[in-house]
Amino acid sequence: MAQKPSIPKGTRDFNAVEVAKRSYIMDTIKEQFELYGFQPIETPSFENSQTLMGKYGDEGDRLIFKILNSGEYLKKISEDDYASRSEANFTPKISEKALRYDLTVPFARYVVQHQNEIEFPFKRYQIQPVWRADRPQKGRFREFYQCDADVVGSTSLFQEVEFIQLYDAVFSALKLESATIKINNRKILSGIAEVIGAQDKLIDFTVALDKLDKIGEEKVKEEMRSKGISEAGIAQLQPLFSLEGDFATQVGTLKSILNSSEIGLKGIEELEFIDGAISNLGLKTAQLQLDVTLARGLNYYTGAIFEVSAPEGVNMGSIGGGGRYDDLTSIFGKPDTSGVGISFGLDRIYLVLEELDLFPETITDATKVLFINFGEQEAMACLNAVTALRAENIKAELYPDSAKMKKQMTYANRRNIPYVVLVGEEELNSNTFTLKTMETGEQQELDLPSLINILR
RNA sequence: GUGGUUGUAGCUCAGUUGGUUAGAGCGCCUGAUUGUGGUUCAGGAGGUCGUCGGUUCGAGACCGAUCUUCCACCCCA
Repeated sequence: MAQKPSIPKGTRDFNAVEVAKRSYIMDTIKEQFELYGFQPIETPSFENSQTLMGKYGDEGDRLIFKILNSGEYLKKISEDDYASRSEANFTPKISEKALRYDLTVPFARYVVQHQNEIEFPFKRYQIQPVWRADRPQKGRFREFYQCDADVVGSTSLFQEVEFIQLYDAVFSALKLESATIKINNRKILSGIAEVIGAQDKLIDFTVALDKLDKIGEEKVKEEMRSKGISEAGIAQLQPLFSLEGDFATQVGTLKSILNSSEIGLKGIEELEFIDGAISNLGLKTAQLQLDVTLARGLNYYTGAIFEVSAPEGVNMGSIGGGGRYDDLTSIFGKPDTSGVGISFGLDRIYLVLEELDLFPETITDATKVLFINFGEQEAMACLNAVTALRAENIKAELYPDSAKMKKQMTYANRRNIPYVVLVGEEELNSNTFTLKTMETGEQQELDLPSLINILR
């Protein structure tokens, strides 16, 4: 065999069944998005590097796929630039475009660029692939789909409330019950950092805290020490490590820690509002859970932070995330525009539904009847019938070649086509159709109206 | 980017301390059956053992590099 062709690592081909299952998830999400009043937009696969670089932290920059310039780009590089061997310096000179890394930053760019055509508050959804130059592992790909819904131009906390309802609505529609929507607030994290005298180390602090349930209390403290957070500060965090109970109990503990922090108390107030509203409205199947250690997400979140974890027992990272960002559009020159949004990880939801066997059985809607081809004249008569069936919205096809009957029958069998129609010399003369039901093997001779009637 | 792991027929996998012509099941093709698939029977095709290099009289097996798979870390959906 010649050298086998292949696709880049972290990418996948999808067959017809996989496409059908993916469409099912996508259509479900889309339906709920629209039910909540979001309008679709799309943005290019690649953006100017400048738009993306520096928006996701150093780690993010590393994971952005850069596109090599066209033409004789090397001729424009100076000897000094070659000699410097510095990627930070060299890369921008040979690459001016990059594949999008998420949908939020391109959306911010879109909002700023089209601000005069947009009605605010602007509610948009976007379902498109994104690319990350990451090392693949379970549920982690280099090309994957995000399904985002965001609102910009409103600071109302009712948006947060509605997004929680939207998460609940989507997962309920997908029969993915008992999804846990974890919520936290960046202001609380800022408040805690302030209280322990580590305002300037907010990111290090939150990243360490985020690992609590994964690496445990001691290792978290260790990491905080190594990042230069004081022993006294860490001691003040002690109540956090044993935070338990329902929403109100946890909030009570937090209040006692944060009583000197204005911003922290503001965060608590926001949380209480959201929780109060959700309690009032109720959720169908999802659970809302306060998780103070939740710090995931990008540096641009300023208020609420959301993350949805897969149901217990399924080893999968988060299947959705989101939050409030007060300042995202200011990096593109439009200050004071608050936004909040959520994202669904299509590819991970797929894996979870697969693992829990939650896809509906009738997900593929394939051909219902295949006409066997006996020759030119017979095929012509078949095509007439096929056309009539299609006009009745019955999925029908004619085998294109007058191959051996065994071959044509095998073909129908393999494709799980439930009915086969035979039109040979005999049927041609009597203007009838022999309909065979594949499962039972039964056959009956019919005229066209009866055929349509049975197959409809 | 760091550490580990995987690769043998279309698929799932055997293959002994390195030793003739690399096997099985399933699938595929042909026929039994010229107007009947899914069952049965008979026969058949298909592999540069991921790739490149090395050690050896001899490599699917040992060593190195590289690609790929999966996993952990970093980070993240």
